[in-house]
Amino acid sequence: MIVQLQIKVNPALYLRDPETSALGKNILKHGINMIYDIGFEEFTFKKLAQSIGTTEAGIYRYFENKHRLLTYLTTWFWTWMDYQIAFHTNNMADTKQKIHTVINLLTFHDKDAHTIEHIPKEQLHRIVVAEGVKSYLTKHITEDNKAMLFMPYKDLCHHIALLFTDYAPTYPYPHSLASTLIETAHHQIYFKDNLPRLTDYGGDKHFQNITIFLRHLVFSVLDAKL
Amino acid sequence: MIVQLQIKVNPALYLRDPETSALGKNILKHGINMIYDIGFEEFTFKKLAQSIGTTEAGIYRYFENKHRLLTYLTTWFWTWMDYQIAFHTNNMADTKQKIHTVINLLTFHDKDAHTIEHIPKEQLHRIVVAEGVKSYLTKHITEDNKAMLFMPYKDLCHHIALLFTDYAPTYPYPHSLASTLIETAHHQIYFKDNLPRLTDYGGDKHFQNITIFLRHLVFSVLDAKL
DNA sequence: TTATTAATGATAGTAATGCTATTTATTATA
DNA sequence: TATAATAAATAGCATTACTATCATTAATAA
Repeated sequence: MIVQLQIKVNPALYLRDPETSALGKNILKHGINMIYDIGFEEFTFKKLAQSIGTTEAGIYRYFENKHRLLTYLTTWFWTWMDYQIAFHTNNMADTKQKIHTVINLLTFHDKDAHTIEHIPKEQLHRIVVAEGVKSYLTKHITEDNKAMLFMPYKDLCHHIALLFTDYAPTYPYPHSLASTLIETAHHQIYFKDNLPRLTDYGGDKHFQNITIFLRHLVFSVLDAKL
Repeated sequence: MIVQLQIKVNPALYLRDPETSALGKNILKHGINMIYDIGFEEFTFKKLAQSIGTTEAGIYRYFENKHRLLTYLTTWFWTWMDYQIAFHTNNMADTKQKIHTVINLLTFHDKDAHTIEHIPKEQLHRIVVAEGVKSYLTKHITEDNKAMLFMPYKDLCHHIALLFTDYAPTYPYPHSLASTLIETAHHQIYFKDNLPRLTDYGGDKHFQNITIFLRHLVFSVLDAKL
C-alpha cells in the first residue's frame, strides 16, 4: 500500500504552487538543503537558482521573496507535525500517553520512516529549530497573521492544549504551556548543540535528556495544584 | 547621591567603544529607537546615519555590521539584567522570594526608575524580546561563542540556575530550566501582543498573567518530585 | 494538424544594501 | 609652527533583491 501524503499550504504563501511542477519541487528540496547548509541569512535566490540550474527570476515566479519561502517551509512543517500527532495518538486511550507521544514527536525522538521525495524532513526540522522563529519575528507579523499564515502553528498549539485540558481540566494556561513546550523543544535542541552551557545535557548525543526535561516540565505543571 | 551605572561590554563586539564618544552614544540611542521602530530587518546603517546626522562610514568605525550592533545591545541587556537581579535579590533571606524577583525583573513587571541617558531601556527590552534570538541564531554561532560574545547570557542563566539549585538541590536541569524561563518570558510577551491565540492571557493589558504563568511553571517543576 | 496558452529560460536593468578605500579636515602634540 | 594622529566626508564597488521583456519549449484544445 502506497499512501502519498500531500500537505496543502495556504496559497497566500506562494505565487505559484511549488507542488505542481518539477521546478517547484526542486525549489523546495534544494531550498531546504541550502538553508540548512548555509543558514537563512546567507541564503539567496540567486544561489538557489544556480544550484537548481534555473534563473533567479524563475524562483521569483514561485515565491515573492526568501522570507515567504521560509514561512512556507515552517508552515509546511507545522501542518505535517500536527498530522503526525493526530496519526500517532489516534486510538490511544490514555491522555498521558498521548502527551508523551507529542513530546517524542516534537523532539524528533522517533524517526519517521515515511519519506517524501522533495522534502528532506530531518533538514527541515533543523531549519525549523534554527530559523523557524524568524518567520514570525518580523515587523509585518500583524499583516501576516491577518492573512492566516500562522494558522497551522495555532492549530498545532490548540491540539496540544486540548490534550493538556483533558489531562488537567482546571489548568488555566493550556495554550501558553503548549506554545512553551514547542518553543522550548526547539531552543533546547539548539542550545544543546550550540550553547551547551545554557543546558544540563552534558555529552548526550541524542535528544534523550531533552525529552526527559520536557516530560518532567509538562507533567510537573499539569500535576501541580494551582 | 548620583551613581552612574556603566556597563562594560566585550570589546570583541565593537571596533571603537561607543561609550567613549558622543557619536558612539548617539549610535546606541538612535540605534535602539530605530530598531524598535522599524525592526532589525529594515534597519540599516545608512538610515541610522541619516537619523543621527553622520555618514554610513562613521557608524562602521564603531561596529563591524548591524548584526554586531544587535549582539552588542542584547549583551548589554543581559549584563544589565544580571546586575539588576544581583542588586534586587541582595540581602533577601528567602530563595523563593529571590526567584519571584527574578521573574518580575525578566517580565519588566517592576519599572526601574534609574534611567541611563543614551539607553532607552523599555525599547531595548522590546528589542530583546522581538529580535534578541537573532543574535545567536546564525551560522557563525560557533565562532561568536568562542569569542565569548554570549558570556553575559550564560552568566545570567547560571545565576538563575544557582537559585534553582538552592531551592531544589536535587533538580537535575537547573540551567535548562533557567534558559527556558528566560526564553519563555520573551516569547510569551511577544505572543501575547502578536499571536495571542498561542496564549491564554485574553485582554490582559500588562504582564500580570505572564508572571503568574511563569511563577506556576517554575515552582511546579522545582516542587515536583523526580 | 494547427492554434493557443502556459511555463520556463535567457537577458537586462534598477535601486538599495553592505562594505571599503581614499582623500580632506581637524585636533593634539613635539 | 610643523607634524603626526584622529576623525569626517566623499566616492566607489560588489552583492542583493527585485522587475521587466522576450524568446523558446511543452501541453492542450479547436
